[in-house]
Amino acid sequence: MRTVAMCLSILPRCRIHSFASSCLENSQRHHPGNRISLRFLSSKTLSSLEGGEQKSKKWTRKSIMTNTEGLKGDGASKSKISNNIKYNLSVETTDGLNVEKSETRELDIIQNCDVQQKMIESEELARLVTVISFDLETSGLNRSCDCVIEMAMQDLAGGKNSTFQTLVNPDCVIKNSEFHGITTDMVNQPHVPRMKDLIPILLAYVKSRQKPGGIVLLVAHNGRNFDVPFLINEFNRNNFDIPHDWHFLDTLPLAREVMKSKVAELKSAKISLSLQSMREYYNIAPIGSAHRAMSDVNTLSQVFQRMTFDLKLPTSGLIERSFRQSDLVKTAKKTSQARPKKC
DNA sequence: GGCCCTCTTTAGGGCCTT
Repeated sequence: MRTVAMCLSILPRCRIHSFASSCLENSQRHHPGNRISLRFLSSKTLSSLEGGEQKSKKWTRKSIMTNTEGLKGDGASKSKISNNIKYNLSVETTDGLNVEKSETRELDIIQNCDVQQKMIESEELARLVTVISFDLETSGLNRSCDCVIEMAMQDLAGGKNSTFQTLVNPDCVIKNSEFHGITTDMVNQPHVPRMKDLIPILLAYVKSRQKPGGIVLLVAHNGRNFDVPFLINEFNRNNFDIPHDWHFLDTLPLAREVMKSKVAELKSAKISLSLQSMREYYNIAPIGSAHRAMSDVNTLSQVFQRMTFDLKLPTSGLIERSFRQSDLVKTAKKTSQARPKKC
């Protein structure tokens, strides 16, 4: 059996478990012959693995330590070296001055090691995660009654066939055409697919962009409350399941975070966090008509990359902020019990 | 609907998505 202890120390445990489960399931699917287990090592466990108890009890750390075994490439070896340095420096001294100096030096090196470790983590995670921005145009705002009428996706990695765009025939009259310009006549055409026909194509597109054994991170503005519930509803209506390795990220909280830190002088003022406002804030030129799916996806892709740069968010930070279908289902159950929905 | 903010928390208004 091959043991893989992954570098995920900065992720909350629930996210670690969720992400690790995805990776494990994917790895087993792609490499059925291999037996792989994931273990998260505490400092105590790692200490015992390294050959006994720590001699110094003066300094203790409760952070989750990581170790990397059996992974190919430079990243794995660097990770292990970093951990060794950390432990070798935990030496007890009796001279107060020396303690202070040693501690400072140790902290400096530990901080450097942590930065290195985070970079390695980010690189390894980036190899596993496919980031796809997406946007839906719908026949209204009610996720229970309204339907998706247009969909667009864009793999941020770019390359050939990195975008996906289509109108969707909802088999109903579109009453909000003034908002997006999509009319009933436009979607009521033989060549426009219905959602039940589109979902397999959508799944195939995402699969084609997915890295072997990796996960997909689908990004949308206000996705938690709009696009993702709409998408889930469409899948449910047509008896499809959202793939277990799909994670979702809402850029609205990121926009709030950016504006909080960048526009301190306007904290008390009303700041718009809409996608178009964020586009203007970053001086990104509009491409196509706003409120059409592909145009909004183009905008979102650029805004998203600018925001992650501003917030210094590595891939691990994105995973930390992501959510899955099951997270929304739990919330929806609570809500529906409290207030029955009406169309 | 969920989240955030404030003249709040025993609440209410506004934003964001179409």
